[in-house]
Parts: sequence; structure tokens; C-alpha cells
Amino acid sequence: MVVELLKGRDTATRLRALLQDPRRRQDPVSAEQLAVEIFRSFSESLSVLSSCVDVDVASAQIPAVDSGGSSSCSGESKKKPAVKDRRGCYKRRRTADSWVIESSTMEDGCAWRKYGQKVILNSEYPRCYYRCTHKYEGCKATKQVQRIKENPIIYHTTYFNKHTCKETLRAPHLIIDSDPIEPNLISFQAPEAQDHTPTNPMIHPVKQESYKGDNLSEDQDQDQDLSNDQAKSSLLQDPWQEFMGLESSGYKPVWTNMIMSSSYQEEVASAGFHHSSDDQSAGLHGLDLEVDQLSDIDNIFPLF
DNA sequence: GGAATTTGACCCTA
DNA sequence: TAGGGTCAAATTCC
Repeated sequence: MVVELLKGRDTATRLRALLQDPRRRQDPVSAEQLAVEIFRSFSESLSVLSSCVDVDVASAQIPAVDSGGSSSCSGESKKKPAVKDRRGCYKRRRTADSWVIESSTMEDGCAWRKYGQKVILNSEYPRCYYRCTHKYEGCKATKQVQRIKENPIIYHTTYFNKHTCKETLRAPHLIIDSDPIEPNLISFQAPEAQDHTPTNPMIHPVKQESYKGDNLSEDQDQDQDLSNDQAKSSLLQDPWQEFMGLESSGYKPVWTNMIMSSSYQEEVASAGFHHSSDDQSAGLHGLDLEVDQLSDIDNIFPLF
């Protein structure tokens, strides 16, 4: 497994070099070939891993959904006996159709209706509950949004169920920070470039497109105006756009650190990758992602 | 007036 | 039994 991972890292380094240097676009080995090789390495590694250990990936890798800070689960559970441990620890069961995104905006291009808000224990900010506006047409998509105590500009959004409504599914605003490397993320960075710590604050300056403007403060709107320009400029020079065949018009998701799982990956992939262009050298950070479920790996790169 | 949001109450889960 | 998730009436917004 280690060998495969090292191969994958090496290939990722080559891919980054290729993307950073336009002169190398003529290289006989294409970016796509390299990406396929990376994918193969990770698939092989995960295959080895899953055959050797009993991995509860979903529960082991997802950070506390309650992002309001100290969780009563993690903190007090060690001190108190069994039954009381569960109190305050209730979490909706993670199903195959749930995934988590941390973003500087609540927007994701879909139409949601808020149906509830709750104060969450040990969380500074309330959790908001949204469902698809087409619920009564049978769409079961819902999401929960909560601001993070340590970094209130970040919205921790948990999605449940895919949209089944007819409304065109547009890719969400995947604001994935290009800097901090979460300990539970697979990073494509070369080791010498990994000078980050998990405690680095996440900065998410890029947002795109306004939709109906609901749930946004004036400050957020201003941020959005600024970010739209950034997003536009990034789209013009992003090698990922070329690589993934992203259309030059329309929706422009931007990736920073993201945690996602399940079938959502295919939606993301179908919309095309995009990473912040503020620093092209940030390279493949945009590929940082958490493998939430081993079985989902095939969905991450459905194009291959 | 219809759509969206708020919020207290109720239900479910651990 | 407490906390989280959802419902639905009341309220607000457009």
C-alpha cells in the first residue's frame, strides 16, 4: 500500500509540474494519463487497505459534524459511563447519500427552503435546516448548515440525499481552501511543500454567483461581489478547466478543502474541477479530499 | 396573496 | 431522558 501511495504521490508531483509549466504541455505523457495513474494508485492502495483491516471509514474520518467546537461526545464521553455518553451525541445516521462541505458561503446553486433552526449543545451558532423547495414533487434533498465556532466565516454544510427534482443540478460552490492540510485528507502535495498545520485558519475569499440573495448578510454580499471577479479571472487560466473539460461559461465551483463522500462526488465531477487561481502554485491542493467510504472511490473520478 | 422564514412543540434516536 | 430533527402554525417578506 505504501508503495502504491508513494507512486501516486510521485505521479501527482509530475502532474503538478506539467500543469504549472505550459511548455510541457507537449510532453508525451498527458495530464489525463497522469491523473489516471494517480487514480489507479489510490484505488490499489484502498483495495489493499480494505482487504487487510476492518475499516469504519465513515465514522473514523469525518470530523465532528457538530462544528461548534468541543463536542460532548469526544470530551465527556471518556469520563462518564455508557448511557450518559450518548446524550448530546445523537447524530443522524450517515447514509450513502450524505456528504459534508465546508464553504465560505451557504450557496450551492440549488433552491432550498429553511424549515428549522436549532441551538446545538456546545455550539455557538445555531444549526439551520433546509430542504429542497421541490420537496412536494418528491425531492428528498435536505441540508444542514452551521457556522463553525473557530472560524465563523465558514459554513459547515451537511447534505442528505441527492436532488431528484427536475431543477437542473448545478454544481455547488465548493470552496475548498488551498492551504491547510487536514490530517484526515489525502494530499497531493509533495512533502517539501507541506508546511501547513491543521490549525491554520481557513481563508475562503472566493465565492461565485448570487442566487436570490437569501440568508446572506450585507457583508457576505460584498464578499461575493469581490469573489465573483476572482472566480471569473481564475476560470480563464485554470488548467483544470482544460483538463476536466469544464465549460467556459456558467457555473464555476472553486475547490478548497472539502470533505465529501458518496454519490455527490459524481455530481461534482460532472460539473468539473476548479481550484483557486490566486496561486497557481497551490497546484493540486484542490484534489485534497477525504475518502469517506472505500466503496466510493470509483465515484471520485467517474470520468476515468 | 403566495412564498419564505421563524419558532415552539412534538417525535425519534442513542 | 436529553438532544437533535422535523412539523406546522404564525409571522414576515416580496
